[in-house]
Amino acid sequence: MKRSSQPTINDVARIAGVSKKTVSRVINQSPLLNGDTRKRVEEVIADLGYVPNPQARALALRRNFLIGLIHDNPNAQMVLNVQQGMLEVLRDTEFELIVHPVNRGSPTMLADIGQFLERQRPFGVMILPPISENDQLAALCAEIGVRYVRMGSAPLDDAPHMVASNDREAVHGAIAHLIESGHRRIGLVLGPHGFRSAHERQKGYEEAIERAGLPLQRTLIVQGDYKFESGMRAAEQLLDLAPRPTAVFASNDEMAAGVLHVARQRGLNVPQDLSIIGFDDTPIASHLWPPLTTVRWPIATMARAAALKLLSGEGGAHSEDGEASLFVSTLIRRASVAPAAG
Amino acid sequence: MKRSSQPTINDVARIAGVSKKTVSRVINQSPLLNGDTRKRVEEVIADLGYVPNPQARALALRRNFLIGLIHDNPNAQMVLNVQQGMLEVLRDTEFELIVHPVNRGSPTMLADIGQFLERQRPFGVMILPPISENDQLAALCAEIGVRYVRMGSAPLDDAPHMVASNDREAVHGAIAHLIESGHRRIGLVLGPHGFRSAHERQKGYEEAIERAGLPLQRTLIVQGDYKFESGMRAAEQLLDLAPRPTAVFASNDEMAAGVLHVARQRGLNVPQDLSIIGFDDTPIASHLWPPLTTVRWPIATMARAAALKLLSGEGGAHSEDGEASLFVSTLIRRASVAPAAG
DNA sequence: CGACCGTTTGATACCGGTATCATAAGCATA
DNA sequence: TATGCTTATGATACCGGTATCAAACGGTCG
Repeated sequence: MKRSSQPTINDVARIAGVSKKTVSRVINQSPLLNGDTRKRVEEVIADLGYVPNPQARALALRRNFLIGLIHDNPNAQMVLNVQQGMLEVLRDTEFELIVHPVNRGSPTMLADIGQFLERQRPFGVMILPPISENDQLAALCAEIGVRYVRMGSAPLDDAPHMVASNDREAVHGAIAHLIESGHRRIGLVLGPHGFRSAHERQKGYEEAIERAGLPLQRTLIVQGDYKFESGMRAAEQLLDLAPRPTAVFASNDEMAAGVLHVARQRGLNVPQDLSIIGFDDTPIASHLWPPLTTVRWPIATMARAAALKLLSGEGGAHSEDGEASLFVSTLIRRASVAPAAG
Repeated sequence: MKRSSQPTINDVARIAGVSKKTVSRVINQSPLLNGDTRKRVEEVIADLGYVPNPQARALALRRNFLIGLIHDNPNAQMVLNVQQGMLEVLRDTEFELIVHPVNRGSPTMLADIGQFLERQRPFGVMILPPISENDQLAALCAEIGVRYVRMGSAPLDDAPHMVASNDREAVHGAIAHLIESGHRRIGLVLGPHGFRSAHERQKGYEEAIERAGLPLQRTLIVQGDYKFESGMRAAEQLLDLAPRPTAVFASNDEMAAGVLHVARQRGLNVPQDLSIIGFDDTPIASHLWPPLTTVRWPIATMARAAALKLLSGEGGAHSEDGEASLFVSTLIRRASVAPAAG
């Protein structure tokens, strides 16, 4: 049975014998309404199965109820966790989430996003790393007048709009854990150049090494790009060194999986011959053999916080005040770390 | 510099010295327009940076330009691939994608979705497995009058609205591959009860076994639920059998990873002692050691097809005609299969 | 020259809500 | 009874687009 067309506020008004405005008052829970009238209108609404038209509402109110999610993120799990976290917050509101992935590296990327923002004029947008590090994008949001929140690995220079984790400290802790276990030659697989998260993780490594009084050896630090294959290439380079590192920290789980992969190929036992730590705590980390010690950052929690920040009006397009929300990542100890041999 | 408010069609009309309707004609590329007028209006539009308000448009046209994506899917990679595929199609249109994950098992799930559909009245929705198998949901879409497309493992009984893969044949092929490699005792880890995909994959297994003239042994078939841990439990059961199966087909990669995990724990070599095949070709499949032989189904392609089907008006809410779009899954041979020993 | 025709444009109503402001009703007070 | 105040409701305009239909215009033809 198809209802040929939805009832409108006019139908409700006519049937209930009141004006549109009164119905509007009922919908919006205006306090200055006679109880009887309200009840009568509510009955008619329930009767007809009336649902207000969000487009009309948006037009009249000169604002809409869309929250955008902009990302160029290759990590599916992370994107989905973010969506989940945001939707938990949006669920009981009238807001809807509209996703807008973009092509990293496309020369028209900013223009594309600009078009999206101009067209939809979303109430606010959430921007995921790595594109959240792009200051031009933030400027664009401000210019167009769309409130925004950036998720990242550090507060950048835009604290009012940041929801950030403390990658640096977390990595510091992870490396310290390796050092406590007796490791002295610890390889580092970097994230891609130009990524703040990669930078933060590197700093965490360097701080931990220095604080322990160990030498910072360039040969132990290898470039990667957050992808599995780059983890493999990095591992080949690291495991060719003599003496070999006894542990490797990879800047994300995927690369850590690549390192593990190569270690396997070479007949090394993990963790006896080589300890490995990753970052992100994606599902792959717990599914690998051995299960991967890694750093978990509270993505869903951060996403919820970001959504709340957007809705609460903090992080308005131009606000200069407000603090970054900071979240703590924690080391998840599994079976890929053992005391250093010898 | 924030533009305090966006120019409207009235501003354009006033400045260009024409009526609203003429501007509207320019926007909608109406053919019956004088070239000069068009040019003049276009200049003003460019000048002001005018962008039509989608809400007002939606209201006037009594339709909107939203495509919903409904899913209760735990597989992040798959959801993201679908989003990507759909957005490729939507990119050059005026449609926007709005995602609506739901909680599988929540008793209010259908009501939630109904509310979503009533409120937003999206132009169309795409429904992912496993919830795409829910006929009540399809009926709900039809009742509300929202066109829909269901993605699934078989055409179900709703061909006009289906975009389906051929899981049964694909699994048949995978098992045949094992049999050709000399395997005779092949374990099967089922997907969760009540899932069409699980059913189809089981049928594919059974057909292949029977066609090869092998006996169908109940003990070789173990229940799973598509999660890693259930793969582990299933593997424990299977590897306790005497004689042990020499190969296992798991109904998805995650469970295959669980099987591999347990095989490792027991000191079995994969693939020498045990061959394993998964299903889905998620990234984990290629990252495991050894890389997993698995079945790849063309998710992004299917998603594109589904989006086109929605936009093209096929699969209207009540259409009885139209064919299911069928897509071929293929076996990706990696290193987790070896000839049966002995 | 006037009737007729096709092309181009505009006046106005309308989509389904909300905001403004006026008005009606109820009641206390003078 | 008249006055003023509060509370409940409605008439109307408006948000920014599109649709309908009429009108203006220029040219052709009898």
